[in-house]
Parts: sequence; C-alpha cells; structure tokens
Amino acid sequence: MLTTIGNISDHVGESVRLGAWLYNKRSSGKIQFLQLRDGTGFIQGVLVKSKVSPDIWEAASDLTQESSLYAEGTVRADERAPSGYELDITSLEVIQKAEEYPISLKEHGVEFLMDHRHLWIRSPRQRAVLRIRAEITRAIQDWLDKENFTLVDPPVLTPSSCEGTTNLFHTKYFDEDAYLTQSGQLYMEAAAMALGRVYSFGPTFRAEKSKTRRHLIEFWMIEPEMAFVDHEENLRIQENMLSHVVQHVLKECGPELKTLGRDTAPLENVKAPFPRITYDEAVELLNREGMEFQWGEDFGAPHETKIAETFDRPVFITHYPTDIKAFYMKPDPSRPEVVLCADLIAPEGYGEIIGGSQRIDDPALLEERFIQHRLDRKDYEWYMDLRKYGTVPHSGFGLGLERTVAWIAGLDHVRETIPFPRMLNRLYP
RNA sequence: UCCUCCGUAGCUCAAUGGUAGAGCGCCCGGCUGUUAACCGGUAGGUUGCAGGUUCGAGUCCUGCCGGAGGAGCCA
Repeated sequence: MLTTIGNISDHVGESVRLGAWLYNKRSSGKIQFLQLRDGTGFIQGVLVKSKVSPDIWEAASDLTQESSLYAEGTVRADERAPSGYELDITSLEVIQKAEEYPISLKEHGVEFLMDHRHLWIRSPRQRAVLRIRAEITRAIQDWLDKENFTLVDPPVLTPSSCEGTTNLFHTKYFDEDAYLTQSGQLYMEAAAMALGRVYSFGPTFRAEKSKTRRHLIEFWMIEPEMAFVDHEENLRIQENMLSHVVQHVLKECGPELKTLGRDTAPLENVKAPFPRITYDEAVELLNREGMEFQWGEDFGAPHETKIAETFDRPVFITHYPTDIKAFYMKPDPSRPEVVLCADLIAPEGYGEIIGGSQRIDDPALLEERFIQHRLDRKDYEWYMDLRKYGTVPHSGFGLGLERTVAWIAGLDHVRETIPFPRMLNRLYP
C-alpha cells in the first residue's frame, strides 16, 4: 500500500512506502538528502550512513536524477524542510537507474525546454501550472453544472467554416473536404434550442501564422450558449462564472500559486460585477491617453493592454461596430451600426479571454448577413432552420482556456498552460 | 506575411579579425543538515549550413536553415 506525498501530513510518526522519482540529491559523505517527487508533491528523504544498511546506502549513492524507486521510511515534521515534512528512509528499492537526464536544475532556453516538453512537465513549476489548469476547468464545470447548464459536445470535423474568416486546417473526409473546428458555437446554438442552457468544452484549431505569447494553433474553449438570454444577462453569467473560477483557484491552489511566484493581490479583486465600457468610450479613452485610434478599427494588443490598465479587474468592452464583428451578432435595435457583443479583457496585459454576443434571431436579417458576408447559403441551411422553427432570443460566449490559465497563473506565455502546445513550427513532441 | 534580435561543449553563456574558454551536468575523489549545497580533479568542440572578403574568420559580407520577441489575425 503506497502513501502519496500530497497526503504525507496525515502520516507523521508512521512508516510509509512511496513510489517516487529522484528529483535531486545532495550528500555530505555520511548523510544523503534525496529530493523525491511522486506527482502529488515533493519531499526530502534523509539517509544517515550509520543508521542504514550498506546496501541501501550504496543504492542511494548510485541514484541518478529521475531514477524511479520505492522508498520506505518514517515521516517526521521538520521546520528545515520546505514542505514541512521529511522522510527518514529505512528501505530503498530502485526500479530503474535513469540514464543521464537532459534537464538540469539550471536555466534552459525555450527551444530546448519545448523539445523536451514530455520531461519538462515533471518540474515543480510545470506541475503547478497543469494543476491550476485542471482546477480552472473543474471550477468552470462545477459552476455551469450548478447553474443547470448541460454539457454538449460539438463535432471536431466540420464541413465548412463556422465563421468563414480565418484559416482552417484542411483534411479529407473520404471523398469530401473537411476542416478541423475553429469554434463549436453554431452547433451550440442548435443545442441551446434543444436543451436550453448548454456548454461545450473542447479543442479548437486555427491555421493562422500567429506568433505571439497569446496564441496557440490548438487551444481549448468553453462555449456556453443560452436560449432566452439577452446581452445583459449574458454579461452577468460571464462575470459570475469567472469570479467563481478565480476565487476557487485562490482557495484551492495556494501552494501552486506560491511555486509560480504569482502575486495574488490582483486576483483578490476579481469579483463580479466587472466594469463595462462601450466601444465608443474605449475609443475616447485611447485618444485621451494619446493613442491614435479611429472609430471603426479593431483594437490591437497594445490598445487592449492600455484599456485593461485602467481597471483593477477584467473589463467588458461592449457594442463594437457591426462591420468588424461576426455575421451572427445581433445589432443593437437602437443603434444598428453596433452589435450586442462584448469582449472581456483580462488585467495585466493578458488580453481578450472571452468573446460573446447576443445572436441574430430574425431569419430575414440572417439571410441578409449571408449575402453581405458572401457565405455559401447551402452550408448554413441547418443554421437557418434554427430561426425558422421557433426562433428565440439567445446569447453565448467563448472563453479561451489557455489565456485564462496564463492570466491566473501569472505566466508570460500560453505555451506553458497546455501539456503539449501546438504552435507555429511546433508539432513535436 | 512583415519588423527586430539570436544560433559557440549535453545545458546556460564568454571570447578587439590573431592559440576556442567558464559555470552547471556527467564521471572520479572529499565532506553528518544540505536547500539550484559546497570543495578538488578528469573527459567533453565540424563555433547552425553553404559561399565570399582576408596572410588569418566564432568575429566582417551574402544566401539559406533554425529559434526568440513583437506586429497583423484572433480566444
């Protein structure tokens, strides 16, 4: 029966058996300190030469970084240990003496680490990030389940573009052309008409030559879609969900945030309601701050950062010009030149983490948009059906998981937020 | 696709146009409380590739390949 390091505090004074890898080792001739990790945490194992058999002493001396082993010993609370506990090792069973491990405890370059991503994820920092990612996912799903959303899985292989703008990954579907999904939204609209409140959670693909700290080729989105929900309620759902997520991570991931050196003070502020400014107000704000910006343009990364700096929590930018937004967004009835949409900009320069809108429910207007956007009508026949057979006001949004993780964890690049990032020029490992 | 920067030992980096080096890691030795431990020693190189300038190129020039940061596009 194995004990895990994560539960070690329940076993003080007891003899336990761990399955572990050797993370690092220090020795002083007659005493050895083995830094052990088992995925749940790290603990220092102590061997004193005069107190263990020569076999065990020799086995420990011979261990290399990342060697796998079973260790038995007595758990002891110790103030000198970073985790607060140590293991006085009484028995050691080496599973494998590892070959020379490429990743040392010193600094490495990005390319080298990315080439060894399959090993890099063993490091304390990467473990912490992946733990936080999992807790963010859990918090989102807990909140949506509690609010009576139903999980619905849209297809990954699609016959055509969902939005028709960006580059898609092309593949063959027997004799037909097919594309990897860049958004499940249109399918989620169909699902919302069947189940009321739904959400999807899955990978999406963008064949764009984007090369920044905020972009991945393959990334995960959470896309809720809600029948009978208007623009205003859409925003309330978003801010309540995100507040829950941030507070959940603060509560559950203290050690991980500490490992990452994340300043948690800015996260404490992230509670609903979030500030809202209209696109018009954002343009004024930018001009007031001395940035050149014309009404009708889309914001770039520097603009988003400037706007975000003005607030102490995420900020909604609403009512963008109709011409620069997707075809399915509903125009503001009092101002048709803008749409009922909102992008949520994260603080600290992490950029847009949510894009959402109320959708067009009027079949005649949707028909118009197909023509304006030069979309092939027959590809969207099923989507039009949603407006022909009992159309209702409905809204939805998409949250980018990796950008959200990067922000909450305080990382400087989204490539560390996913186990095996797919980026421009990187498909390995 | 565009702009800027960078490719030297397994890794991180030095080296006025003039004998390719250090730290870490590996291996050997030392050390009873180490915290990226420390101390001593050994081994380790087609300086990304191809051309050019020069008496002489890691260093200067041209092209290519690879990478990083940013822009655009987006989440």
